[in-house]
Amino acid sequence: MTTRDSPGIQAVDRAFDIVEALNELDGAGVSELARHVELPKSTVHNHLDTLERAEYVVRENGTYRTSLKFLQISETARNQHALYEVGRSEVEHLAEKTGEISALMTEEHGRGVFVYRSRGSEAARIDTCIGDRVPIHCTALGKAILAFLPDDRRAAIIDQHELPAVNHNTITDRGRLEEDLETVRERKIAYDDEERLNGLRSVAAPILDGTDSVIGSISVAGPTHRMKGERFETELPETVLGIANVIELNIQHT
Amino acid sequence: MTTRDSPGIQAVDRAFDIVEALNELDGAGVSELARHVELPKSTVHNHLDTLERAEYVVRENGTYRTSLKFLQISETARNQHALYEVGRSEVEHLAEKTGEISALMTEEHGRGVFVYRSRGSEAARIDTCIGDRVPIHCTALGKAILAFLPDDRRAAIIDQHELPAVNHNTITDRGRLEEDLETVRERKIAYDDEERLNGLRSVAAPILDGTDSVIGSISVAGPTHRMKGERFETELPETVLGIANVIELNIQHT
DNA sequence: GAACTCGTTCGGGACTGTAGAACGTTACTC
DNA sequence: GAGTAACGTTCTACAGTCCCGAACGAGTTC
Repeated sequence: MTTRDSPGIQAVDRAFDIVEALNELDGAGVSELARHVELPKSTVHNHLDTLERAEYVVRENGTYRTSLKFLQISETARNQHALYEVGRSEVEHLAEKTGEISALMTEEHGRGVFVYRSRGSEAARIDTCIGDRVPIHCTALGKAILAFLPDDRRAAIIDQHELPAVNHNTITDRGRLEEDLETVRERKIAYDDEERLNGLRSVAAPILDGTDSVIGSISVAGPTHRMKGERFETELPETVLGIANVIELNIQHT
Repeated sequence: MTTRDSPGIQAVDRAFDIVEALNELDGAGVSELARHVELPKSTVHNHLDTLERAEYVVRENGTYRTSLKFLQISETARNQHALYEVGRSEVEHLAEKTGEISALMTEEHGRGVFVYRSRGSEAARIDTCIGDRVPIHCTALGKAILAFLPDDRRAAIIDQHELPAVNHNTITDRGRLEEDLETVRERKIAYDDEERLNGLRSVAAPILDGTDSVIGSISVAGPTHRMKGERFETELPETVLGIANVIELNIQHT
């Protein structure tokens, strides 16, 4: 559910509200939807009709659900990202090599978006999904990006989203976050010590393009009991950094 | 680009036209977009503003592009499909086992949609992408679905889309197609003999749910010179059929 | 510095999306 | 099997809003 403060085109906002509701409800009928988005049945019906004609929604024996046309849109959108194009295979490589979960993140509207993910043989089962949008300050991936954004941009993002506590270890103090980001800039490595999920630690590195601006980040994540000591402090960071460099090089040659 | 014949909600149709154009153009500015969708700049601007606020569009130094929020939508939409949930790993399995390309298809609005795809070690490079929507009569995957749809449904689809020639081998005659589908029903196997792409042959099997209605299909595809003789006639069909059965069983136990 | 672009803002008028009531069906309940 | 409730859908009229053209400020290019 998107929170919209100032008004845009009403009909468009409503259409997307309906799409999102449809997704949340795992498909629904007109009346159920109407209750959920708090609009008259007829209005919802009208929207569903247009969405169905445009093939963004499918009607199956009386209930509506979002169609896979969104898959088409998102695939072409994602393929346009250099980060995904060259990073994808490296994420798989990293997951295989470490046996853990590896992921790719980029920033949109001040939040971290999981662009891709791959699971190694030992990978923890609980994790977020591709496409998920999370507060950017509570993951290694997010902090790797945040640290290398222009100062004004970073400030704007923190101003807008603030630093909500996602977990007991989440950094909620602006000063402490800046300190942390300073060391991220020095080492080109960011850590997440159970700042988003209990029992999950991760290591991430930023990915910079030819002009030294961040386009995303890459990480390895695993259960705390495996992510410690030498492995957590030096081994994994070196591996991640190496792969980040490979991606950076490949991006400049395309 | 979607062709819309009868009018729905104008603003919604236009919003999606803009999203699609944005995707086609790989990101664009207001003026360029306005020219492309043939609308006044101010109208396009108004839409982009709304879409940006709703986070479906991202503005980056003066140009707009579709955001990865579509990825979030499409991932949850896809995860709702039983076909994808249980079929995904089997497609990977099939691709690995045969060394070729394996794919999953479902039907929406009378067209075939590629839901997932995996490439084996020998896999042909040229292929369609996940999310692509193709005429349903010109692929093995599509014919496997078509053959097992209820008669009225199949007739409606063919009436609506007709049988355009996609390639020199495409079946364009209704009678011939029905004959073909009859043998598909008998064997539970559909073939594509370069009916969509030159040099590409494939074998597909339908996937039925507990009530014997088709929810999709699975295939193996490869270059004609490898897809022939015993392998094409019996070996691959048996493998595909076996895996289709595994998927069907798993679907009924969830 | 003129003459192009570009993105953006603004306001009034035409149109259209909205909402509520009403219809026909289906699915329950008693 | 009548009665009731919920469903999806259709219709109409009015209020509201989306749309467009014109105008503005900011960059570029010649």
